[in-house]
Amino acid sequence: MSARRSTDLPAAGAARNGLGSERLSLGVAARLARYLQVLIQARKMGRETISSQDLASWTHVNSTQIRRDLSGFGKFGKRGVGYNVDSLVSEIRKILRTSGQHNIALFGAGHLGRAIATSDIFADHGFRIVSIFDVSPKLTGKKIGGIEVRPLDDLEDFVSSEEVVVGVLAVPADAAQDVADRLVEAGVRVIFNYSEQLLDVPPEVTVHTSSPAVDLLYALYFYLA
Amino acid sequence: MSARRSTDLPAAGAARNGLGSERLSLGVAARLARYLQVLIQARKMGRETISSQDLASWTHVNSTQIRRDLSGFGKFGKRGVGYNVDSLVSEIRKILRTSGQHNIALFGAGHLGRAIATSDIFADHGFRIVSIFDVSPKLTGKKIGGIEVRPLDDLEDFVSSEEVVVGVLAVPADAAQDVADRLVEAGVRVIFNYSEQLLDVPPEVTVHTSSPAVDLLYALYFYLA
DNA sequence: TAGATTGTTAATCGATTAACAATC
DNA sequence: TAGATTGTTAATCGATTAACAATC
Repeated sequence: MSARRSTDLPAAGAARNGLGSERLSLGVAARLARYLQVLIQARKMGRETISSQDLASWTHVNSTQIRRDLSGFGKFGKRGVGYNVDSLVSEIRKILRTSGQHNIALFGAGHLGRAIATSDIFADHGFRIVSIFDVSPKLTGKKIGGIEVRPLDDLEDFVSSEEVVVGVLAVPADAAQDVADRLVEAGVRVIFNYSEQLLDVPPEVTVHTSSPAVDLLYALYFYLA
Repeated sequence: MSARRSTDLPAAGAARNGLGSERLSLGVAARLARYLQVLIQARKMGRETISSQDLASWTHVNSTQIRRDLSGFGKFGKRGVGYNVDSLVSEIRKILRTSGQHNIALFGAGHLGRAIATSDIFADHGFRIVSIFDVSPKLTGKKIGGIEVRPLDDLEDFVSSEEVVVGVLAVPADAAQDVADRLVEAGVRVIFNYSEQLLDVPPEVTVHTSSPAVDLLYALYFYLA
């Protein structure tokens, strides 16, 4: 799945994972995002440094692997002390290229949409919800969590004028494919799907389907087994 | 992380993954849960059979790996045809030991709690939400999605009398640790955390922290890179 | 039959981990 | 200094995949 270069890097000496050199593997990218989540919470709790052992206990990733993942990009830690929380946050953001702001459009102003709009979980990670779209004319012009609700018809104009890179679907399953089609048509390439609907999209579009029940099945297996 | 037996199975002949023989690896369990999600949706859409290639395109898991994952437990497919959707659903449920009903207690009746209570995403996978707990006395006795709201004080009695195996936290971050402590004390061993709070629990308790923004960071990397 | 798709092998590649010297 | 923790090596283990015979 990961496209590898045909010319291998020298076996020794050169950084294996220097920024810009190669695309991160799926596993590394997922783990870095996970570390970031913990670091941001740790910072909120007033922690200034954190050891790979601490990170391991929160993320359930082996501490050696954490050090290995990080050391591929630089020497971020201090021996005998650990990692500075603030600087590690910004280093990982650089690696994941999510230092900047990214604009999100949210679809659906039901309970789930409202929960997302009023949470700061996206804001904490540099995502800005720039608009909520809903089919109900009653909601048009209202604000939810400080964000204006617009009619679905404004989708195309809004996406291009506001540089929306991600569409988040919190609509009923039977409306999801239609919104997805319009987002793809409008040029959005990353869709976050909170509905159960399996979305049919062209290969260049990334769909992430959120599946709490699936995660739960999986967690429960290790409890029952 | 996975505990391996010291006595290895014979190299050839015997089923490598027979039911009850060994615990599934983390990866296999996660993928099986993923296949199940797609199969259940496919069934809703009226599909009767599905090929490993179809499953691959929905799950982004290599089709060879899907066949390999499944064939470790039996010969579920028909060459030239594919897998029967219905029977594959029940086979995977058997493997994941989630054929039965499992009782869930939901905490928090805000927007997120209501979204969860009124969705059928948990019900589709054999989870039954038996109660919603909320601090607000105004909500006590009301019903949301057909489920009764109870005061937090009823937690301990309810969890033991109703055999609750999973606690789902849709409460504000500053209330999450307290609810988690009480759940652990009451004997619940699987906690699903929708708050941002990092939960401190004993090692025998499994916490799954849902992190939409983290998943998004990760999806976005592959778009930006 | 001809086409499709499974089940399985064999080879490769990457992830994981224990261990420890370096050093804060 | 003594204790702690990083960065890195070297070895192992498991995941992944291409390929294809079996067979529906």
